[in-house]
Amino acid sequence: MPLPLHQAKAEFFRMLGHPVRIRVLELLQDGPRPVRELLADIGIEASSLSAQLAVLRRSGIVTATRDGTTVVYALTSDDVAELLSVTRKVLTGLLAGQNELLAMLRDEERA
Amino acid sequence: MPLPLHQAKAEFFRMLGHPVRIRVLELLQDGPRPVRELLADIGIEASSLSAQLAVLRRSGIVTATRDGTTVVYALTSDDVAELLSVTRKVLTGLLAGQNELLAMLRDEERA
DNA sequence: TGAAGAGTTGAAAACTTCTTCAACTGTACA
DNA sequence: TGTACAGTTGAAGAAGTTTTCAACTCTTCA
Repeated sequence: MPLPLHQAKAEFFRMLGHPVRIRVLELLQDGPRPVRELLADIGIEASSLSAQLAVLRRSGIVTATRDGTTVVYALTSDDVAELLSVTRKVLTGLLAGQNELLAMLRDEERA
Repeated sequence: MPLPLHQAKAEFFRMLGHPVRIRVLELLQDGPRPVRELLADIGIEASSLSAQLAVLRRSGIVTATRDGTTVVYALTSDDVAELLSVTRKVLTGLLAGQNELLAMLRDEERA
């Protein structure tokens, strides 16, 4: 029941709440990657990606290490894969539920 | 690699990104609850709770059913418990990592 | 040393989210 | 019918987030 713990959980989810950050975490599941590659895969402004990477770094979910002029990012925990997998499962259920509603609306229309 | 899917995942996490909403989901894990009880447990303004419940409803992760003058909320999916459980695991790792840094700072101080 | 490339950061503007307060809807019960 | 209670909603202001652009740091290599 401690409020600060709910606060921490909420911050964690907010940290995940951006399409580019999700994309980065998914790419890092296959192993560490230099910024250059993330940039090529995602295709947004470098400074915008940098800002999102900074959010991930601050949370501790990824680490950045410099190797010459390139910076390599990596996940700090293997559990991230599991988190994304469970998320897919829950999301599948939610979207299925929404499509059911859509189908019901369609049926009303036909009546 | 579809962008709209990352968008959907990000929206899902943003939906979870509020302490009151996390609290509500945790309370609903033990079964459906009337607003009155949620209100008593959480202890915020009724209108503020209502706004957060509306966010959860809109996402489809909970349902609201009216029974007389009371409205009862329930989870739509059992998988939410698993999601929260994996989150606890990842968060445990992150916070442990931060405490390690804290410990290192303390050690530097002593040197 | 200095020029070039990789990545990061700061500031301003656009956008989103949260809280509060007042007004509203729906149900029960006298 | 009308009063009271439970819960929701809308609007306005405050606070936080994201994007863009320019400027900056760090490393390499001539």
